[in-house]
Amino acid sequence: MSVRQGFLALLSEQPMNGYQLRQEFERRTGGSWPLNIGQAYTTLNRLHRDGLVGTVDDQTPVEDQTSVDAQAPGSDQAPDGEPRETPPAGRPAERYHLTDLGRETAVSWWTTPVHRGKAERDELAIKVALAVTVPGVDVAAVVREQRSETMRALRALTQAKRDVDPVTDRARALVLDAQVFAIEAETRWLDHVEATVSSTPRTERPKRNRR
Amino acid sequence: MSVRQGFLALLSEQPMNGYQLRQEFERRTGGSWPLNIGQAYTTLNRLHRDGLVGTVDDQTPVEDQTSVDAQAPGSDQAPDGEPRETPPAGRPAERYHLTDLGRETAVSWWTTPVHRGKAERDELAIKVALAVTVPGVDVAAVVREQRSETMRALRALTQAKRDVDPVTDRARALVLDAQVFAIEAETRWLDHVEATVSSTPRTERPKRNRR
DNA sequence: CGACACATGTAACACGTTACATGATTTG
DNA sequence: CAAATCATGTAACGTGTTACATGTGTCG
Repeated sequence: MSVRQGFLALLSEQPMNGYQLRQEFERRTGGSWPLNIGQAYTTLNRLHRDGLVGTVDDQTPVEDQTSVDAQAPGSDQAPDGEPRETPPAGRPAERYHLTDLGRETAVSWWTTPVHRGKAERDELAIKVALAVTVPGVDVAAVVREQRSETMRALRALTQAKRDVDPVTDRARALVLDAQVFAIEAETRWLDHVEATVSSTPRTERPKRNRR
Repeated sequence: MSVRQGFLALLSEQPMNGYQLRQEFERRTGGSWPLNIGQAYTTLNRLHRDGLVGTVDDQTPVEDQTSVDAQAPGSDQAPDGEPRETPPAGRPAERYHLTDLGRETAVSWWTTPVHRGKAERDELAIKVALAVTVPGVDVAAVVREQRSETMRALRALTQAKRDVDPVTDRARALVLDAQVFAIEAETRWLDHVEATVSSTPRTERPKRNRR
């Protein structure tokens, strides 16, 4: 979902082509989200299909917004009425711009908070939670291994932060900070797990699966 | 990926059917990862396809099985020790068990740490990072909205923690703790962002005009 | 010339989500 | 009887990942 929204945000600044979108996306997120070039175009196609972006040779000019929904969101491979044939003389860059609907969507992204509290599918948490309930798993070892990995990540982050000028590249700096904060929290949680586990040896699971 | 690994972990404890797997998965992760019943079976099919799990009527074992199917043919599930309190309802349950390969995979999950540092695709971080670079976005407002959502989530969590006995349901308690730690980190980061943004008004992006 | 940046795309796949369809058995 | 629980699955779709195929323009 974030790539989609991110593209809309970038395009709200100025029209771009797929290549640039991918570049900007990676640059501003500090390389923390490497984006395969293929996906840039896939995402653009889907945005186009859904009527959120347009190119210069979209003959359905987006003047009237109510007519745009003629394009019902369908299967992935939208056969799209006109597969724009290659423009003459080489391959000039496509230029995608937001439609009215796209601009609306972008704005509403800014005003709607990211939903926390649901679907916090943190693989580490799941893993440890299962580890403490499945007999025969050395929870302490799992935590130990994870801790060294976490510290390794923290070192890499502080290293990366050194190469960023927080004034000219504030976005990248903030993303790195977010990761640092998250890793610190993870460390604290690992401490907490360790303390919990060492104090009370193991949860006695109710034997037999109840019906 | 986590559902897959989680199922392997659960099956390393004892053979189960899809229904039970889903139940146990949700129970032990504290309901923080609601799992649609359909996916339990989809995942099981994929595990089966990849040779990580098997059912009783798998005659075509994966390669050389080195005896593991030490399957007492007559007595299906050791009914002797089992106090079958309630006779099974509905269709006779399939019973999935780990193959050797599956057991291997499960074990290697415990010993391999969750990879941090790459692909920290945190939607919130991306969003804020883009917000500070795209002109016309009220970053402070975005942060403000997010903060109230975050606090709402924290309240919900503390409420949920009240209903959990950390002794009998340690896994659930740990998952909730992880979420609390993560949310606290998020709050701290939001503070940090607010401070950064208010001190230096806005990054002046290089008005790069690529062709 | 050959490497590299620019530029566009397709195909196949993995995982997760939602909705739907089916059926047996226990219990109110 | 009806509803809840137990139990199994399929279909369609969205997003993201990886790999591949193609072509131009520039610069050392």
